[in-house]
Amino acid sequence: MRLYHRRVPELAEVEIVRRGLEAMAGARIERVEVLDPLLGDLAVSEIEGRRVEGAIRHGKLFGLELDSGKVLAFHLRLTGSLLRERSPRARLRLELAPGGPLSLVDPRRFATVRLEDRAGFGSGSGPDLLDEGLTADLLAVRGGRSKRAVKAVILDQQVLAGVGNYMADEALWDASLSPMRPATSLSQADWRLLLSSARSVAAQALARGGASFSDYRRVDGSLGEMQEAFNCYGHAGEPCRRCGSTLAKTVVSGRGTTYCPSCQI
DNA sequence: AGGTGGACCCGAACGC
DNA sequence: TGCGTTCGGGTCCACC
Repeated sequence: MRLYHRRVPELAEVEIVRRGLEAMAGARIERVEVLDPLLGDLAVSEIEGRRVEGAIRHGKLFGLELDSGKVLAFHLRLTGSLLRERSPRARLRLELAPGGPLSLVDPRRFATVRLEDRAGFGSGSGPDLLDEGLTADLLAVRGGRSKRAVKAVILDQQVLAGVGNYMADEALWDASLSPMRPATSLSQADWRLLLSSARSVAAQALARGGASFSDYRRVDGSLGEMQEAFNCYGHAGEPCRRCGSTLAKTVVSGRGTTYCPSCQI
């Protein structure tokens, strides 16, 4: 199996990686090679020899739980991917037994790796989108008091963890909500709809991404499964699949944003 | 508080 | 063809 993705990893892509890592529970980390100084100081001696107990995820952060009580936590940022192979381009390589090599490949070198306490894992961000304890009422309380654009609010990892640019655009499209709406203007019903839409996008991405995930695809290969399911992201200038109006592209809170000016209100 | 813009990177896409 | 330029994207940080 190849832990692989071609797009900026958001919640679903990270969850797929986590599932792949879960299979390594019970393996021992025999060796750690830090090949890129940009990764900073990693306490290699606290990792080598430890046994992997499981794999966890919170938002876009995921990690290997070690038997020492620590978590080897990864954030893939823009271009990071984990490959179950010994890649010559790796920034970091682990050798697991059993399991073999695991390489962090990351052309733009933004990904981060840290060793942290289990209790601290994910504590820097809000509830995960898929956390069962996250209700629409709670989301409304956490995000609904802000005058910021609702897209900026759902992208804010402190408010809600896991949503990235494509999920935000797709969820807002699905909920027929304008990305520019001040979060304060959303009703309870709007928040319920938005949370449900975001979860639906995540579920669909998991299903589609899971399908493309186990196969190797060329980087310049044709469309992946999830991309085919996008209703607005990447479709600026095309007709809206709901109302037929032309999808517009703009910038909201510094992020490229595609939406339907007619039916997202 | 929140927005804005720069920084971090480098592959890809684009322009000439 | 080949060179140069621009852009993007998650997050943080400095600055209004």
